[in-house]
Amino acid sequence: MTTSYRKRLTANDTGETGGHQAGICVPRDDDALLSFFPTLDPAVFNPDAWLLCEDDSGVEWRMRYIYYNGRLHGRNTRNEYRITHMTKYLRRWGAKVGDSIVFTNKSTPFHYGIRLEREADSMSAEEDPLPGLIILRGWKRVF
DNA sequence: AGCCATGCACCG
DNA sequence: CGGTGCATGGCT
Repeated sequence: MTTSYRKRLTANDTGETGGHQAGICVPRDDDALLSFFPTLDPAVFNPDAWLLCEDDSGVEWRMRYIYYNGRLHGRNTRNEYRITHMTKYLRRWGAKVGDSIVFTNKSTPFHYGIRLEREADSMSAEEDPLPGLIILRGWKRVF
């Protein structure tokens, strides 16, 4: 039983805006999506976990899944999940704005399959057969 | 909520 | 010293 989630890449995600690639944002208001990724303890300040993501060519990339939660600890205003360490992978596959990165969970915890969907391909899957399954702007579950 | 941006540390 | 990522602030 596998599940996949897709995130459409923005200019900031690909580094085109000149940002230092702090990572893509993971919406925190979707329980299914949060349980899809490892649990990060809110009681811990800025907890993180390493994801082992295997791409289509069998190469495994380590990505950092982190919960910036300083707001919960009175340290700052942050309260959001992020996935960082994607720059090498994105460059390897020449990711562009509009392309999507797809995470598919494996049977082993912390292990995921990743795939880059070109804009043209993801477009066809853009019309959703089941309304209500769209997760916010960037993220969406795929079947 | 989500995307854009940056000062600094670290490391090759 | 340039690239990368951390942690955070800012803007919409």
